[in-house]
Amino acid sequence: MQTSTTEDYLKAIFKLSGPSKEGVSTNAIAEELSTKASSVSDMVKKLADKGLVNYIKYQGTTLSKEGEQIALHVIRKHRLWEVFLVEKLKFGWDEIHEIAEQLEHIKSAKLIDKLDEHLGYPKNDPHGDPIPNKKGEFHTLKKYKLNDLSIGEKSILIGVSEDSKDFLRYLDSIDLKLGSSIEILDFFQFDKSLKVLVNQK
Amino acid sequence: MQTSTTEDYLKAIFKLSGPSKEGVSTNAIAEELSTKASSVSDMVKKLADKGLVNYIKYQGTTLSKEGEQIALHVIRKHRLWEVFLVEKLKFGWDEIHEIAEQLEHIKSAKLIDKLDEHLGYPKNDPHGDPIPNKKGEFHTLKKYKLNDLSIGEKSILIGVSEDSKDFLRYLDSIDLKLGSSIEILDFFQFDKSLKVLVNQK
DNA sequence: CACGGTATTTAGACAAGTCTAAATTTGTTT
DNA sequence: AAACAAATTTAGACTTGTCTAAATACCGTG
Repeated sequence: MQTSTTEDYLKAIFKLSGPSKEGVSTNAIAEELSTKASSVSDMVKKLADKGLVNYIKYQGTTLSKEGEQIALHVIRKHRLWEVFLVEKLKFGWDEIHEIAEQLEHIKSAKLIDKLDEHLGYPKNDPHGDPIPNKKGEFHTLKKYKLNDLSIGEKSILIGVSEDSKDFLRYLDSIDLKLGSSIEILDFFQFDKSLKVLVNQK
Repeated sequence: MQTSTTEDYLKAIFKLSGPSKEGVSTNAIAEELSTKASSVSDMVKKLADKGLVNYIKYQGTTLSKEGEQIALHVIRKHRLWEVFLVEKLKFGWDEIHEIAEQLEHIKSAKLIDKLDEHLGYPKNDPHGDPIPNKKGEFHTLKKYKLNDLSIGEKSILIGVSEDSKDFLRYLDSIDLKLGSSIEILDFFQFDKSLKVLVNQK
C-alpha cells in the first residue's frame, strides 16, 4: 500500500504527462508539488525502485503501467469526492479542491464503490472533468479536450458567479455532449477565452 | 495544526481516562494504539511540550483542557462519518470503524458543519454513542453510562446479527431516551451482559 | 568546440515517529 | 528494609520525506 506522498507524486506526474511519451522534468514535478527539485530527485528514484515510474537520470520520469493505474485511481477518488461535496453537501465548486485533496487518500475500495453508487455513477466532476471508472478507463483523447475546455470556461464562470451545474447545462444547450466532436480553434491569453468548433459549426 | 498521530494519541488518552482524574498509564496507551511503551513515552513528552497533556514521569498522563477539546473534536468527526457511512452509504455498522478512523483526520471545519447538517444533526452514532457538538459538549455523566451500555449491547447484537438502528429502536421500546435515569446494577463478565435500572424499574 | 547558464543530482542534515535493548524507578512481598 | 518483578524511561538506530549547499551534467550560443 502506498503512502499519500507517493500518490501525490504519481498524480502530479500523470497530470504533467502530455499525450506524448516525453519524460516529465524534475523541476516541473517540484513546482507542481510545491517542493524542491532535490526532494523530487530522491523520490522518483524510490518510486522507480518500486516499479511505479520509469526514471532515467537527467531525462525525466514517466509512469509505469502500475503507476498510471494508481494515479487514475486517485483521480477517480478525488473527482467522486468533489461530486459528493457539491451535490450532497452543497459546497461551492471553488471550495472543494483542498478538501478533496485530503479525501482522495482514504483507503477503502468498498467506500469508493458505494460512494459512486450513492452519487448515481457520475461521469464528470463539478469542473466537467471526466471520472475514470474502476478499471481506470476514461477515453483519453476525447475527454482531454473537454478538460481543456472546462479550464477555459471556468475563468468565465468566476466572472459571472455561476455554479458548475449551470455550466454543465450550458454545455448541453450548445449540444456539446459526450461524443460530440470538438476542436480547439484558438486561445486568447488576455481573457483566457477559447474559440472552439463543436459538431462542425 | 496537529498531525493525525497526535490526534490518535489524544483520542486514546481520552478513551482511557475514566471519570476519575487518574493519569493514564504508558502501557495502556501503548496497547490502545498497538505501539510500544517506549514510543509512547517519547510522544507524551512531546505532547506535554505542546501543552496538550499533563505528564509526570512514572505517574501517567492526563489531557489538558486544549488536548481534551481536540480529542472531543476528533471523536465528533469520527462519529459523524460513521453515521454517514451507515445512513447514506448503507454500510453495515460493523464495517465502518476502520474507514471512520481515516476520515476523522480530514481537516476542514466547514466540511464537518455541512456533514452534520446533511445528516440532520444526529445525536448518536450507529453504535449509540453520543456525538459531541461543535463546542465539544456531550453531557458527560449521562452519556457516559449510555456509552457503557452500548458496548455491552453490541456483543449481543453481534450474536443476533441485528442492525444498530434496530438497537436504537429497542432502546426506545424500553423507554430509554435522552434524559432517562440509568444505573448500571451489575455486569456479568462471562457473557458481557449488563443488568441496568431504567427509570427506577 | 569551448563557455556559461540552467537543470539535475549528490551529500549531509533535520523532523516526526517508531523500534530494540539497556537502565532506572516503583511497588510488592517477605 | 531488602530484593525482585513489572512498569517506565533513556539511548541509539532506523524510515520517510524534506531541505540547503555543493557538485555535476546538459545545452544553446558565440
